[in-house]
Amino acid sequence: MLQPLCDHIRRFIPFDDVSCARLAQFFEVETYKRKAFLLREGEVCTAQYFVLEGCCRTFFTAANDTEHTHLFAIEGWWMTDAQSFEQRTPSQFHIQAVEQLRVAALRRDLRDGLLETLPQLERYFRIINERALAAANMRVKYLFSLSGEERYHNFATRFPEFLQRIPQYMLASYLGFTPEFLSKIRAKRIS
Amino acid sequence: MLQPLCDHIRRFIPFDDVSCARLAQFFEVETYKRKAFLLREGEVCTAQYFVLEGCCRTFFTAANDTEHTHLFAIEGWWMTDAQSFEQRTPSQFHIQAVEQLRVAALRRDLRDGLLETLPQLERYFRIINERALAAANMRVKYLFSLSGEERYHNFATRFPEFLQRIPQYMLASYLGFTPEFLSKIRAKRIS
DNA sequence: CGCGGGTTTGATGATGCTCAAGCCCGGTGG
DNA sequence: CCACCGGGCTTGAGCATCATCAAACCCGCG
Repeated sequence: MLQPLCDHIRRFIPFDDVSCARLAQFFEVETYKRKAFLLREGEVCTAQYFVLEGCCRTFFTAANDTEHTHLFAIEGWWMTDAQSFEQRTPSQFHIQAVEQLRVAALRRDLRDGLLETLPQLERYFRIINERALAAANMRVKYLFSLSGEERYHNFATRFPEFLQRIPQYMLASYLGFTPEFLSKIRAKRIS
Repeated sequence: MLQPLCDHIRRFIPFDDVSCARLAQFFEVETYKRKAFLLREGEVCTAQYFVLEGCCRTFFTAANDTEHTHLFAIEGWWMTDAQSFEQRTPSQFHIQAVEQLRVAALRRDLRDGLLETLPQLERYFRIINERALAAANMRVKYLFSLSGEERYHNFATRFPEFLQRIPQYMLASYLGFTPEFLSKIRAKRIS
């Protein structure tokens, strides 16, 4: 059940089968339906999730009730609100299933125990965080240096598989413009 | 010399004086003049820096030779290009001293040795990365949900001390608009 | 004193938003 | 099995925000 997670860990640190078996005690597999919420803005984020199957996103709602998607996660990605999870403060974001979703959930109150049991995971999570940080940096870089239209084409070529899986209004809210504008970009290309 | 760094570490993990002394072997204190570069775009980032005194920034240049400041670091903050540092790939960013700068530099080729010598630092760096990630998340959130003018006032109230230390063209390039526009925002307030 | 980097000011214009209407299509209930 | 409903996508007109360009200004420094 947690094989994909152990495989993922092995991409970054040595991790034997015994450790892998111990790992299982700390995780619960959960499933969510399309559009279900794993977390709502204002709640404390009590778990971090490793996506086994499906797709989810974090987003928040600003003025005018406009949604802003913060990031997406598919199979093999971690998803959480790091700040809320670590510091047990109210979250700034919603976490929502985009598709039918299966995740391995690590509860906050089990996390420290896990790191004591398997201290080599400190390094794993450090590396995961570094990569998430690098991704966030690239996101800011693209937001600054590319126009809306360029961001769309950049995304479309780097993640073609996402174009199928994500509704356009979510993609627009991720790229930082309105669904109407996305629609107009697409119209240009086709004609 | 490295006292501020040890103090910083103690804010997150237990860290005795012996460890603190050992730490010193792995760091070099370096100084840079205003506008000097710690790293240039395209080079591999061979160190991560803990700021002891002064201020520095990361930035990149996009089309039209316009600069985009990615983030600032002052006393007590870490600065590096995480992606380049970890994976030894060419950096996407410049790192530059904004003011006269003194840093404690940890070289990439000493880093793994440091973590073996003082493995409790794995946790420290994990936490540091988590906080950097949370900051990056908030940055994206503000970019999305606030207008240019709102971002300026938000920044000015949260970091008033920065307004003194940073030239306005750098602040504009951090907030995501032009120096001319920043000037116009300020003109509004004063009149 | 003059130079030059940084800031200000104004005119013009592009990018992308708002609002409103219509369309497409899958799902649900009669 | 069809009608209807509603969510999501499209299209267009008008408009706000902010960029671009150009000129003038300010002021610290050589």
